Amino acid sequence: VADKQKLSYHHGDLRNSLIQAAVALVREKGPHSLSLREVAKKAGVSHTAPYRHFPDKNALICSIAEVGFRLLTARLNLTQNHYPEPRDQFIEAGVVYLELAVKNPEITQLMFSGQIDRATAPESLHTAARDAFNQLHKIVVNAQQRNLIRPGDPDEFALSAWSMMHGLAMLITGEQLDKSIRSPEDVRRLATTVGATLLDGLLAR
Amino acid sequence: VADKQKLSYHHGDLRNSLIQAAVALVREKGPHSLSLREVAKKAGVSHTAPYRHFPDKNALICSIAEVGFRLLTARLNLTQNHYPEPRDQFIEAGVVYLELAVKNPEITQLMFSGQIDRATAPESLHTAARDAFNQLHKIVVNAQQRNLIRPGDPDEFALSAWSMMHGLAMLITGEQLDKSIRSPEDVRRLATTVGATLLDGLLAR
DNA sequence: ACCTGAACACCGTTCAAGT
DNA sequence: ACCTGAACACCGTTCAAGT
Repeated sequence: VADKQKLSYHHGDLRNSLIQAAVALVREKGPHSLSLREVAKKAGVSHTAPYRHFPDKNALICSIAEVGFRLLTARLNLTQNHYPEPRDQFIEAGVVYLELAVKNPEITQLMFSGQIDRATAPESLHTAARDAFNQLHKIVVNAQQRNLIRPGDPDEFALSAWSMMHGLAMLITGEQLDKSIRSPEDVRRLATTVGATLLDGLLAR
Repeated sequence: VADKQKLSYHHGDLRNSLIQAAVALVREKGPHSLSLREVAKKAGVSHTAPYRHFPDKNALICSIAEVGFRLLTARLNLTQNHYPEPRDQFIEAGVVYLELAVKNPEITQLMFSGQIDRATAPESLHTAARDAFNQLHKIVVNAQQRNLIRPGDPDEFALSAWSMMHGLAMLITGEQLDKSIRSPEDVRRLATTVGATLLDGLLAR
C-alpha cells in the first residue's frame, strides 16, 4: 500500500515544489501578480493540486514570507556569533537586514506589503516574524548590559532600530529613491552610516 | 437624484468621482483587493467607463497615491510655518508623517506597496513624491543653518529621518507590531521619542 | 465625446469524478 | 490519498455599437 501511494505521488514533495515555484515567480514578476494557477503550472501539476497542501492562496504566500523571516533570523544570529563587540553587532545587524532586503526585493515587498492577510495567516508566520525581531531585541539588551547603549525601554530602542533599517529597506525595494542603491558597497556604506547616526543617539554618556 | 448624478458625470465630474469611489473602497477592503469594476459600479457607471479617464487600473491607483503625497506635502509645509524652532519642526514633521499614515493605513500601504507600477506611472506621481521628500530636506537644511544639526550631507540626514518614520509607519499600518498603536496620543508619544533619539545622533556638539 | 454590453483571456475556489 | 477537468463567479482590457 505504501509503495502504491508513493508511486501515485506526482512529486516527492509537492508542497516544497510549490513554494519554490512561487518564490521563483515572485522574483520574476513581482509579488502582486503572483497567480496560484501559474505556480501550479510551473510545478507541473493541475491548478487545483495546490489545494491539497494549502487551504488557499494566502497560505502559500504566508509560507514564502515565513521562509524570508527564518532566513533573516538565521543571518542575524550568525552576525551576533561572529561579532563579539556590541557596537559591531548593532551596525552589522543593520547591514544584514538591508543586504537581505536589497538582494530579495520582491520577497521583501511580499513579506511586508498588505498582500498578506494576517487574520487568516498561520501562527507559524507570526512566530517567525517575532523570532526575527527578538534577535534585534537581544542585541539591544546586550548592548545595554555592556554599557554601550543607555538605560531605557529596550522594546522602544529595538523598534527604533528596526524602523530605521526597515524604512530604508522599503524605500529602496519599493523604488522610492531617486538614486538607486543596489551594489553591496552602497548597501554597506548606507547601512553603516545611518546605523551609526542612530546609535549615536542611543549611546550611554 | 439619480438623474442629477448622471448629468454631473456627463459634465466631466466622472474622473474625480472615480478617484473618490476608489479611495472609499481602498479604505473599506484594503488596497490589494481594489477592483476597477467595483469602482465603476460604486460611481454608477459601466465597468468600461473608467477607461475614458484613465488608461488603465494602474493610472487610477497612481492618482490615489498622488492625492496622498500632496496631502503629506501640505501638512509638512503647514508644520514648518507653525513651528519656528528647527527642533520643533524636525520632531513635528515626524509626528505629522506618522499621524497621517495611521489615520489612513490602507492609502499608506497603497502608496508604498509594490502594487503601483512605477514604470508606467505618470510623471506627476514622481513629482508629488519628490515634493514631499523636499519638505523634509528643507527642514534638515534649515536645522543645519541654525546650528542644531551637525554639518554633513543633508540628503543622507533627510533620508535617515524619512526612513525611520517611514519604517515605523509601514510596520504599524502593515500590522507587524504586537502592540497596536492607533490612538493620537500613542502616535504622538512614539513619534516624539523616536524622533528625539535620532535627532540626538544628528546634533551639532 | 462619452458611455454601453458583449467578448476574451485570465483569476481563485469548489466539486464530482478518476486513479 | 492524491490529482484531475469542468464549472462558477469574479477580474482587466478591448472593441464595435449606441446616444
